[in-house]
Amino acid sequence: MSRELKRGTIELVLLTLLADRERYGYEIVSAIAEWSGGRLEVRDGTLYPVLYRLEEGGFIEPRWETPERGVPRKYYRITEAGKAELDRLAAEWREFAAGLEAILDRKGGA
Amino acid sequence: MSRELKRGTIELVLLTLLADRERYGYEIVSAIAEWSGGRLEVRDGTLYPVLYRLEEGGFIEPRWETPERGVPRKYYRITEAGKAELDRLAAEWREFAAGLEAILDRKGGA
DNA sequence: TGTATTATCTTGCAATGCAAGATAGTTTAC
DNA sequence: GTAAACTATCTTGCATTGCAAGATAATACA
Repeated sequence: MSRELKRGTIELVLLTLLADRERYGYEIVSAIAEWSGGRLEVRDGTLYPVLYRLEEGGFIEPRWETPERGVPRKYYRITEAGKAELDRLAAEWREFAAGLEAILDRKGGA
Repeated sequence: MSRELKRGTIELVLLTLLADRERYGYEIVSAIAEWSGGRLEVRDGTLYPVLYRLEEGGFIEPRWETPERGVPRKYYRITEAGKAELDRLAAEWREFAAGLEAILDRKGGA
């Protein structure tokens, strides 16, 4: 899948997944592939910087969990501001997708 | 509309418009707004570099027309390779949009 | 001991939309 | 006739961001 198409949509994807429930980064990578039916993939080198951006914006909050066995995990949960941002980004995406679909469907029809 | 969302879609938009009929750059700016129902806008500073990219790729071909009155216009028409590229980009977009919609629609449903 | 797996993090590159400005001919208003 | 507005193309440089590649570290398994 083209790298450029993903631009500006990863924050929307992350907020959607975190609105469902608390998750940690490594888990999100596989959740994106699963939720999208294998159509979308995001690498961890992409993911972590986006998580930091969302945290700086106050849209998500981290929480470390160190199990007795295993590598420590950093769980993120969405904030109220994050839910509002999610709504905003989802609406923006739908508006954009509708505009592009309108162009694709027209195909010289009028 | 977010700048980042447009990334990687402008070539698709241009090829779609040029598959309809021959057009010149300045005309395309308003055609995009019209075809998208006012949802999408592309500036001329964006447009021309994309046209050059498509020309270099052999997807469109230019033709100058100098009317007796008025500023010369550079018309572009799509090539056979351009039509194939259009099909490819449209399919890629639909796959991507379907993946994202699947995520948005799931919303923790399963 | 060595390899694989889980998990987080950083550096630097590549791609590209766009603001801003340049150029130039045409049309309209005063 | 001349100033302003419009049509039309083109260029420079910046900001954003996905990602490859690599680093680090703990655990599991052969």
